[in-house]
Amino acid sequence: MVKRRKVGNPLALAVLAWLVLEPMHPYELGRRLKESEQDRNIKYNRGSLYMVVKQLAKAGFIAEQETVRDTQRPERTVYALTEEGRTELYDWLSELVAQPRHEYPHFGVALSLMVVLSPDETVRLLGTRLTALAGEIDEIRGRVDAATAQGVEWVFLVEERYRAALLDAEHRFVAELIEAMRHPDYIRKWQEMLGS
Amino acid sequence: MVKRRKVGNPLALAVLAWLVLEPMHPYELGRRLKESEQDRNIKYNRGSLYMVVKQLAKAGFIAEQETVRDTQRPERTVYALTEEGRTELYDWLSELVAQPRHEYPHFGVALSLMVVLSPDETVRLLGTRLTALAGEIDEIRGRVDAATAQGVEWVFLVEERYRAALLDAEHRFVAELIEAMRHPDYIRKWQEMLGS
DNA sequence: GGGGTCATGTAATAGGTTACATGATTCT
DNA sequence: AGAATCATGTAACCTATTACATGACCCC
Repeated sequence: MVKRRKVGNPLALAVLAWLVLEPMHPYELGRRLKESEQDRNIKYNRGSLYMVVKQLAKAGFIAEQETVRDTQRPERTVYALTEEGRTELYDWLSELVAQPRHEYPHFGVALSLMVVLSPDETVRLLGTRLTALAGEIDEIRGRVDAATAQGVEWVFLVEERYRAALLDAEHRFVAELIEAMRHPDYIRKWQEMLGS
Repeated sequence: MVKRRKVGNPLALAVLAWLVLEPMHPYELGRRLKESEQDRNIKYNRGSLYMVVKQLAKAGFIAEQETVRDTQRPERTVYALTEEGRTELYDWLSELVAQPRHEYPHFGVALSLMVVLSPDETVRLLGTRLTALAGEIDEIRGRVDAATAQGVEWVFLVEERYRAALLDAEHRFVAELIEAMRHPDYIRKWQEMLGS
């Protein structure tokens, strides 16, 4: 049910979204992405940005509007959103909001292969993860509080709160996991498996 | 602090992990990946597999052991884990367990751009996500229960439980978000923002 | 014995990241 | 005036995915 997009990179969605406001040149797009810290949710690097912009132009979602050279800096090509682009933006964003997608979190990989490590080693490693997780959660909370104090509306912080919610859940999960693996039953089972 | 690996694709880690058991040819690796349903946690397709195997061989983590043709099927090249490969496996897997990595979940992208949608539309979309999430959670629970009934050890189900934990947290988050956006304050603020 | 599908792999293409290049401004 | 850093983009290089190819086995 997930539509195959002509341009699939999330960075492209951000480009469309920013161009709703006004036409811009790629560098400016990049600047705003970083300034608004959206690069925390969307993988950003300049190379990909220019690539994505080219793809969007080819797909007809944005169009070259003019090429200016106001100061003596390199020429900058200003792009504007097309009607198709606007449609694509709403369609894509709606899908992303409405339909959960299968994710491949790094820790999932780790968990699925964890059996190759010994139980006590695993417990040790999970311990350091646990404290790291606590640290990240704190950091996000701090970031959100600071922004709120600055008067930033909560809509602009909602993804950070989402992140915190996920990390929180993971923290609880890891804590429980550690408990379970400390139990002698687990160790015994593990040894039996190796024996067979 | 996250080490830059010679081969970074998680699929490669799975290959190393399976080769700990015994030497195998790529097709067999693929078969086991699917059979053990690890392709739910690790993106798998045959093309990538052969690529990754080549990369691992070049990096010296696995070595071509023999080329057999037992039945009249195409030749199969059997690979074995090298000492360096074993080291890399433990090192990499340990890192993955101990250190949380920054993730870019699809929904995070959606949330960070959500402002471009109208509040009531957003609430509607979030509603359908909510039910979809509930469905997925059920499906996973079912899957875990069925496997447990079959006598599968819980270590082999731990990633599914992780997945469920995350989805659960997201479910709660979305439910709260819907509540918040239904509140007239939010709508007013949103309209003010557009006005400015 | 002809039609599916299993087993196995390669090649073509598209997608993304890193590295490089270059003039402008700003700082000391 | 030289060093650092900003602004801007292109090109080279990897990585990953899709499409193609081909013989064997299995079913009716």
